[in-house]
Amino acid sequence: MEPGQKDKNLTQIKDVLRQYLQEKGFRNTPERYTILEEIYSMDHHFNVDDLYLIMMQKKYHVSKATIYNTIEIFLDAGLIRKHQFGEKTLTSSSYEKSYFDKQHDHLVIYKNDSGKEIEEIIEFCDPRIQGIKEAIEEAFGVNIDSHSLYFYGTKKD
Amino acid sequence: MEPGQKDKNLTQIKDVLRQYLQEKGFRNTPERYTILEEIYSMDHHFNVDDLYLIMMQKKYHVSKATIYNTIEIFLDAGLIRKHQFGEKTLTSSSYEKSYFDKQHDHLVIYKNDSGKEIEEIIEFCDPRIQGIKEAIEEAFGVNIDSHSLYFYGTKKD
DNA sequence: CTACGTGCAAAAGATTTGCATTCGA
DNA sequence: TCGAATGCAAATCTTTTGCACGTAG
Repeated sequence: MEPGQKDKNLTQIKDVLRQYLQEKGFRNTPERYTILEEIYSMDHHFNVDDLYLIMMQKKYHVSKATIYNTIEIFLDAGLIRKHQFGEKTLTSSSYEKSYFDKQHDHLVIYKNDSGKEIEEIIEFCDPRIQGIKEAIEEAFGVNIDSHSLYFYGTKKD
Repeated sequence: MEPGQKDKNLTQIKDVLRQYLQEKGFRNTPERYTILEEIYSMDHHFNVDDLYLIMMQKKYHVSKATIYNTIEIFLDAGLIRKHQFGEKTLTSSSYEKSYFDKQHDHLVIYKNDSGKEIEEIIEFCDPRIQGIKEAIEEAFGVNIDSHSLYFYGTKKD
């Protein structure tokens, strides 16, 4: 990425939010922009508690209720995606920024075959999923807005 | 299905449980067989509360703690599968019997595009997912034990 | 007999809600 | 100004845990 690209992206993504809020008639609160900025400065998946703690550390005071609130808006705006990693154990929802990324799916690698401890999460993109999607739309007469695909496994050896 | 097939299946699935419990050194409690029987008599997805209520109605007294406990065993034994339908709203985990079924995936149809109310869940099976799975195993050096694929959309028109 | 499994109730963890206060338009 | 957003705490909901008791092996 070129120098200064991050700032440019940030400006752009804030404009996307601004436009969305305007369309919906929602308010431009500073919290919404601060949370957006924080999310787009992260390179990993996060959950609400992660985000809350990070913002506390940086002395941005935002309540969890507001974070949940804001996340719902961002989901609807398509600015983030939601995930439920952790197939067998109960885990909180994870999120990730989505605006500049192409849609991708996830390979969840467990530490062992108990399926309870996650070692790593790898992102991938396989175009064949599009073919399946179109077949399903055709077969059932639906419009598919999104999909989620997870593979669960362990390291070979 | 031929007459009497259901009873035959039930006998068979109980044997699978019996063998699993024996291998693991777990006990043959009546609760485990009763819950298994109940699950395998259902044709739909269910959550813990559904199952609890159904069993209460039938006067089989089983505590929720035991149901959660038992479900974990059944998951490990491969007798049931777990799902998290409801992409945007928080929902309890759903389960379904899995022993006689081939692995299948799900199309979640929403009532509208808010993504909060589920109208219907359709099962499907597309062999192309196997190709993707093998490509991922190859590419990342992993053994994939399972996958989950959901499409989310709305009825066309 | 002697753990293991169960039932019950309490606890834990994530998310939602109610309400008083703040603040953007 | 004034209704929408926020912060805080309490409530809710699902799942887990602790402990006393029952029972399979």
